[in-house]
Amino acid sequence: MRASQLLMPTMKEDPADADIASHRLMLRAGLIRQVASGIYNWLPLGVRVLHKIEAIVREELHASGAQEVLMPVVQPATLWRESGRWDVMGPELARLIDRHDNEFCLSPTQEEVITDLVRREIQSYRELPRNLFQIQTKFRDEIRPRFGVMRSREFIMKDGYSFHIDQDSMDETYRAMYDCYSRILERLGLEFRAVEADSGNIGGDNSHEFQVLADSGEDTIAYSTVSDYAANLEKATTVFPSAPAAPGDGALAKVATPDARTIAAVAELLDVPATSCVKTLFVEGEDGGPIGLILRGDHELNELKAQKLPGVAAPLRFADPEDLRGRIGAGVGSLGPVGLSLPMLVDHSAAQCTDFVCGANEDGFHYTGANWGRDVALDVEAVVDLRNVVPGDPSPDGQGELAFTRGIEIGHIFQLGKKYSDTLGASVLSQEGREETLLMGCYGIGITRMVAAIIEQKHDEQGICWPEAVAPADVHIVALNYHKSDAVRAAADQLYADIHASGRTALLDDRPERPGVKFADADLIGLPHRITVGDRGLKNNEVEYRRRIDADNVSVALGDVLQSLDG
RNA sequence: CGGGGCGUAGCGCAGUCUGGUAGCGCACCACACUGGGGGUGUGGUGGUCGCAGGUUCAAAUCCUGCCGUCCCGACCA
Repeated sequence: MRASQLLMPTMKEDPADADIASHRLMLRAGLIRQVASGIYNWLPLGVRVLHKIEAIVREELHASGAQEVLMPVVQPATLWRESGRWDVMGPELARLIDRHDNEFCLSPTQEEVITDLVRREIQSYRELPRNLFQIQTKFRDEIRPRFGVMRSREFIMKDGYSFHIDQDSMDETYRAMYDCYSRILERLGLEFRAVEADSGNIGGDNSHEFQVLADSGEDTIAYSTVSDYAANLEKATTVFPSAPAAPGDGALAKVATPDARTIAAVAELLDVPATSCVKTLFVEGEDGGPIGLILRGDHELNELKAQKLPGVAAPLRFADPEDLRGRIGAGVGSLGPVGLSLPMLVDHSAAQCTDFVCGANEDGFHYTGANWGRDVALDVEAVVDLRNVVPGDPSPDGQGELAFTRGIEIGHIFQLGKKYSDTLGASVLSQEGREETLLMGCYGIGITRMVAAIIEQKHDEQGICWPEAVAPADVHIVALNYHKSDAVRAAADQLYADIHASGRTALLDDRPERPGVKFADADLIGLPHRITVGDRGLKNNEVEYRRRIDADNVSVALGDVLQSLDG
């Protein structure tokens, strides 16, 4: 690539709309340009990165026994109606109508189409398992696209689907995909964790996310400092005490707490730690009435855990404060379990509290010295896991403590069970001649998001620092005064040819720009190797070499510089 | 969808409160100088001020409506 010929519109200034490093650098380095909210053009340098990532993904998937297919972006509503998702998906599913008034959607994912394909083409257990994937454009009309291509509406995803006659086969492929994803991320040179995850609304049980570690990540990951336990915060658990604590010997007393409606305010007023307080939240129950969720004062409700509990409405909705006042006679901020006649669920940690502080169900009053059993009846079955874990909680496998880090979800693998094969009727004849519904797995990698995730992890003040595996080219030849100096032009052109002959790719900056501009762009674009060719060095038959991640140039004889690339 | 910004040249912004010739820096074009970390000078190109209505002698500026876009919360690769 010659910079003079390349559509490579670098920017000196930060675009006003880009907040996170990857978005900013992708715009500045000329990788992408925005077309509409969450919709982007990919320019030549960006496309080269995409292709490199795709090549690695393909290679590893093929090596793991998956086969590539290509399915349509535009899909008929009939299939989506059959699975039931036409009505479930809501406005995130972009819909359109053809000239014959038939309804279609832009595919956000492909379970329907792949299951349809398999139910038509696979009739026998002998043809199983099958593991099929594609790399293709998806469209999800996100409520709020953000962070450039990190959360865009149109994006490229590698999505794979596997089909099995039994759970053993499912487990085997799931494991193979787990290992495959790990290898892909290792080859990309990324720091990552595979974490236990909630399977969201796609359904199914067993599920792992592959999280690229980055402070700007949208997800919080809890991991054991000792073992390899790691889970998304929304899923992470800890070790639970086996039984509620024995009551303390404090006396139950009602105290005035005017204007103290938050745990922090109550704790300060009464001069007790938040860990000695209990907070009571009310959400809508399955029967329409409110249900109390009781947590230790310093803990956060985990909404995902809560909405999966029996008796709690999903999705989680907080109860109407006015309705609560009507039922209890007090407002939010003064509510508590003592004397409460509504159903409640108590978090394990809250159940361990003794002589605790809680709302008195009377505006402006709290109880102190409250105890489970003595002051509030506590059914063992009502003690559940309701909260987000916190750093320092014991790891649920009993090894070490939990610590937190942030991550970007770059891949997700699920076991879907029979959710789609059932509704769409994908089955085969088993060895015994019985009709068996297929088990299904699904596996995704966000290809376009991967580009952003890599940059989040690999950049500095000056620009991107591409890992070799995905860099848009290997070597940046900064040819100083190329347009004027015959010596520079000859040496740079020769170097360019030699690099390509050796199997690497180079970007030759042959533009009639000043040195400062070229150096700044080289840092910004971030190719792993840089060779500076200038008259000054050429006098001694030398050029300068610098790795992008190193601080300083070293002078190298022109004839030896190619060997530096291997070092 | 709720809350908060922003929309003036390719990019970054001023001008809007207080209506009166549409500006600055960078980029771009030409020429000259310069030539190892975004250089200097001279001269230029480029804008229906997001769109539509309204008020006014006069609207980037005031009013109404709409659109776009970004950020914060619920969804997800």
